[in-house]
Amino acid sequence: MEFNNNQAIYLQIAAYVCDQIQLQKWQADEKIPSVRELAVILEVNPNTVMRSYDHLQQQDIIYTRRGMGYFVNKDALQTITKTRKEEFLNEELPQVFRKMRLMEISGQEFLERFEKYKTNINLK
Amino acid sequence: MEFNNNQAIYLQIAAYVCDQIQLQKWQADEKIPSVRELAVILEVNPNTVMRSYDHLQQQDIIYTRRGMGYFVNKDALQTITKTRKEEFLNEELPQVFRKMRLMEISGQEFLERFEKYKTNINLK
Amino acid sequence: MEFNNNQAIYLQIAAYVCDQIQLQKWQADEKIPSVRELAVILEVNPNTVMRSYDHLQQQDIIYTRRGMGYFVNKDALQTITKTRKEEFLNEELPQVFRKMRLMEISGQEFLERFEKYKTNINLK
Amino acid sequence: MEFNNNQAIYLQIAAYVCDQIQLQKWQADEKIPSVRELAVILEVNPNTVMRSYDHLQQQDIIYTRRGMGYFVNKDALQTITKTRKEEFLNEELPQVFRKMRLMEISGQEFLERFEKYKTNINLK
DNA sequence: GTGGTCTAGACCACC
DNA sequence: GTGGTCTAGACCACA
Repeated sequence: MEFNNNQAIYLQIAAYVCDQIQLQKWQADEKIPSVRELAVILEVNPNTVMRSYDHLQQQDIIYTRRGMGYFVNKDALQTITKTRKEEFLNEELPQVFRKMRLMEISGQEFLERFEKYKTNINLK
Repeated sequence: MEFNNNQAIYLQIAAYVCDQIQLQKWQADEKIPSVRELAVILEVNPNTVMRSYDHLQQQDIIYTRRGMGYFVNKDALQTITKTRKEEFLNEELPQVFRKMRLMEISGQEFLERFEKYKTNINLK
Repeated sequence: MEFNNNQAIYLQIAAYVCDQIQLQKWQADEKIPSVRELAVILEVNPNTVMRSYDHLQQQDIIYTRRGMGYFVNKDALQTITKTRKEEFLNEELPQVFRKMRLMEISGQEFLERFEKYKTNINLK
Repeated sequence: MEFNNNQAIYLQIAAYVCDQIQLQKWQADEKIPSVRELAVILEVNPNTVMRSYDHLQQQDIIYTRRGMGYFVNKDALQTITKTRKEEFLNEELPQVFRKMRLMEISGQEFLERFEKYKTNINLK
C-alpha cells in the first residue's frame, strides 16, 4: 500500500480497514487480520497498526477478544457509513463546490468525469 | 483570519495569498503586504508569515526586492490557476468520486446540492 | 565546524551534507544524522539544521520518513554532481576567466598554481 | 545592468566602477558619473549609488570635490589591481582548485574553456 | 526517539 | 522601513 504523506499513516490504515468493512469484504463479527499480519502486508511497524486498531476500537468499529484477535463490530458498517456520509456532505462537498466555482468547472463537466471514472473502475 | 488546525498555518497563509492573486485583488508586479504587516493583521508571528512567503517564492509565485518587499510574479495567476486545477482534477476529484460510489451518492444528487450551494452563495 | 560569515549557516550545513554524499560517506537510502544530533555536533540551533534539511528535501537530495529520520535520496549523488558541475562551469568559471584577463593571469600561470595545489593536498 | 541577488547591490555597483577604472575607461583624476546620473543609468535608488561611492571613497579609490562630483583617485588603478589580485589568488583560486578536483575537471579542460572564452570575448 | 510547527525576541544588511 | 537569519524554548504528532 502506498501512503500519502499528508495524513498520518495510522489514520490511512484505519481508513483502509473501514473501506474493507464498507465494501463488506470484512463482515460483522468476522476476524480481521492480526496486528502482525497486517504490519507485514502493509510493510509498516506493528506499533503503527496497533495504533490504528486502538483508534478503531475507540470508535466502536472493531473489538478485541483476548488471545483471539480483533473483530468487526456488529454495527460497524452503519457507524462508518453514517459518519463518513455526514462528514462528506457537510465538510468535503462545500469545499469541492467552492473550488469548482473558482476554477470554473461546470456541473456538466463534473458529471462527464464521473461517468468516465465509473466505467474505468468497472473495467479493472 | 481563522486557522484550521489540520493544516500548518504557514500553508494556510500561502493559500490565502494565492486566493488574493487568483481573485485578482493582488495583481502582477504589485507589492503585497510586508512580512511584519501581514503578521500583525493575521495575528501571527512574523517568522510564520516569512515562511509562507519563502514557500511562495520557491514556487515562483512571488519575488522579493531587497529592502522593498515582496511582489506578485508576472505569471503568478497562470501558475496558480494551472497547478490548482491540475491538483484538483487529478488528486481530489478521484477521491470524491470514490467516496460518492462508496456512499451511493448519485451524480444527480451531487448536481442538486451544487445548484443549492450556488444560489446560497449568490444570496450572500 | 567553522562557519563562514558571508553565507547563511543553513546553506553551509546543506553544502556540508552534499559534500558527505558526494564523497560517498553517506550513501543512497542511508539515514543521515537526526536534526537534533547534527545540531549538537555542529553547535547550532536545531531549527537551523532543520532548515538545511528542508532545503535539501526540496531539491530531492534527501527525504524524510515520519518519526524515523532523514535519508539520502537514491539519485542524490547524481543530482548533486550534476547541478554542482553545471553551476561551476556556467556561473563560476566565466567569472574566473574574466578576472584572469583583467589581472593578466595566463593559463600557464593558472596551471602551475593548480599543480602546486595538488601536490600540497596530497602531502597532507 | 543586471544584478546578482547573492551580493548587495551597492557592492556590485562598486565593483562595476572598479571595472571601469581597471579597464582604464575612467582614468586618474577624471570625473565619474554623478550619483544621480548613475542611478538613472543603472535603474537604482540614488541612495544605493551614494552608498557605493561612499564605500569607494573609504578605500581611497575615488574622491569628491564639493559641488563638482566624484573623481578617480591617482593611484586607484594600482590599488584596485593589487587588492583584487591578492584576493583572487589567495581566496578564490584555492576554492576553484578544490572544486575542480571534486568534479574531476583537468587543467587541460580548464585551458580549453579559457581559450574558448577569450575568442568569444574578442568577437563581441 | 524522530520530524515539524510556532512563538518570542534579537541582530544584521539593505533601500 | 524592508527582508533574512539565528537562537531559545515550547508543544505536538508519529514510530
